Amino acid sequence: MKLADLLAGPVVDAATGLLGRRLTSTVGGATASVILTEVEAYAGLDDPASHAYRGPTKRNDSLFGAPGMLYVYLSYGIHWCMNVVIGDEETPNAVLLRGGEPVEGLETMVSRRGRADHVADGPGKLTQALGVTGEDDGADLSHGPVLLIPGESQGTVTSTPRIGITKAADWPWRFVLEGRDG
DNA sequence: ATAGCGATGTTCT
DNA sequence: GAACATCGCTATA
Repeated sequence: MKLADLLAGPVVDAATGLLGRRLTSTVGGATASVILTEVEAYAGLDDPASHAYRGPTKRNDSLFGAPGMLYVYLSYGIHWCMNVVIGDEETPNAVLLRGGEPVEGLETMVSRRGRADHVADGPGKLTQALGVTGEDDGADLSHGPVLLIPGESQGTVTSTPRIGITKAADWPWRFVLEGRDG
């Protein structure tokens, strides 16, 4: 399925379809890429765990934007986390990017992370490795500096409950590429 | 390998 | 004032 159609469609389809795709960052002039290996779906107004569940706020403004935008927020006051906005302005759905496998610019990512292991295997780690911050909130993933590369997804997808949430925690909306969840 | 826990500050009630 | 879509350190195995 084409990337644009995927981003405009149902959020679970988008989440599974994003797995195995390449995400490239040119933030700060250095190029760094990962293959997405772990994501979670958040179904906006229908999902108690979604940041958009209670309607628009200052923070979640990007969720009410066009598909393919970035929604970046600060988690626990410390870590940036990035989502791909799914669906049109009336459906504030999103796919949280929770992890990736480095495939380009490993040195850049290791430098940003300050360590050579666990470079991008977590939502906060992924944004740090790619240099993504609140500055990128609302950016368009089809025009960079953070790019979602068109192409077909790949690999076998496994679903598990979502992690680190208290509301609707049992929904099996965390998706990982088989054998590459950590 | 897994488990417990403190740090940290923004957002929302 | 409470909650929070996390991380890295430490201890134990």
